[in-house]
Amino acid sequence: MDLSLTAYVILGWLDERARSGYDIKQVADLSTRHFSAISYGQIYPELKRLTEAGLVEPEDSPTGARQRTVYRLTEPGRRALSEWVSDPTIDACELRDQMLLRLFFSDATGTPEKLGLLRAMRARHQEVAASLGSIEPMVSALAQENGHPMHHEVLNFGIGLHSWCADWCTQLEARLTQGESR
Amino acid sequence: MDLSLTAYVILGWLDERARSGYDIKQVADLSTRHFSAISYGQIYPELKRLTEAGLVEPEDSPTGARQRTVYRLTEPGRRALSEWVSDPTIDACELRDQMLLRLFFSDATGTPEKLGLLRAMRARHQEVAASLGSIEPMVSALAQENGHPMHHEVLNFGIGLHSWCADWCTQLEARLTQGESR
DNA sequence: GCTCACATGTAATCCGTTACATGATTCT
DNA sequence: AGAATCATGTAACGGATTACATGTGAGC
Repeated sequence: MDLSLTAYVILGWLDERARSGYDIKQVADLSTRHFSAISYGQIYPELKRLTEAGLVEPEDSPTGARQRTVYRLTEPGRRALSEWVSDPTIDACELRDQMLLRLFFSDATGTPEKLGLLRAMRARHQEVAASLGSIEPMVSALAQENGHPMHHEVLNFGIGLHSWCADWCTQLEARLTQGESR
Repeated sequence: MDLSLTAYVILGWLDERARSGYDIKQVADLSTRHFSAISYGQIYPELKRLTEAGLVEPEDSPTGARQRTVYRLTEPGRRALSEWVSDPTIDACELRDQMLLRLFFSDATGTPEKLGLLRAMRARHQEVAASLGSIEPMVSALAQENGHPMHHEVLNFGIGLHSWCADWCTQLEARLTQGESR
């Protein structure tokens, strides 16, 4: 039984608590968007497959007459998740960033365009850091309560990473501005 | 005429000099692998499309009897590239990293597994930083020669980013080790 | 009554990798 | 002679996004 990456991500979210497909999308968009996006087009079919494989269990949980199905991990599901986490495979990582790519090739234009790009990049990284910072207190509290401290640690990783990126942009902006006036 | 991201990346590499499909793959694997991977299955069909669109021009450049076609930017190609670079659109970025994802969900296991993951992550980031560092002198020299200083700047971004990631891993390792012995 | 958030799903499409196929040249 | 590298391509597959389709409930 080999599962897709998406399958493990779903199992991971269900480890914390029973969730509907909608819930998974909400919480992922809020807290892991910056390193792992997920869409309904993957979630619902994958939940079906995981149910068939016996790794998750559906349970009806309607809100009034509004249909809602939450899923919880089964024992095999929990085992599959912890095996995936413990897997010592070293995978490459990739920072997918079209703006960084544009900056890389920006010698095809002039300094004003480079500066424009850099300022936009810096603003974006600052915004991501700020938006992650705004959920930090909540995640910190939740992480302690339900025994998932790593959610908090990795959130801080994201904040630190994007702050570092913003600083790098600031420094390069300064050097480009100096070079321009020289 | 709207081009794929891959198309622009190819135009970008051809801005520096005329290159074959093989050359593009080589240079991309060496210097932008950590933020933009590319495969032959994309390169060759895309070079064909770009030729049909008149953005690049093929030229036979055999090595003895071994066939080789290099491509160079046409004026419309250069224009398309600089328009893409100057595009003020702000795109989201995503750090695709399966190990970070595993770490995020690693509360499904114990501290030894977390530490194992962290050490592997740190080693990986250190290796990427070192491997980028080893080409830095060459890229620095090339960047000055052929007027592509941004290649060098973005390389330094990569080195700094992966060094920062390695440091973050070291710090979390220390805290987890402390917590373990407490 | 209208709009927004809740909630579930499918189909078309795109993007990208992997595997395969072929052949020449250079180095050991 | 054999292995590694240079060089070009295609086909199949899988993963992921987008657009679409449908309906409920809560608040204004």
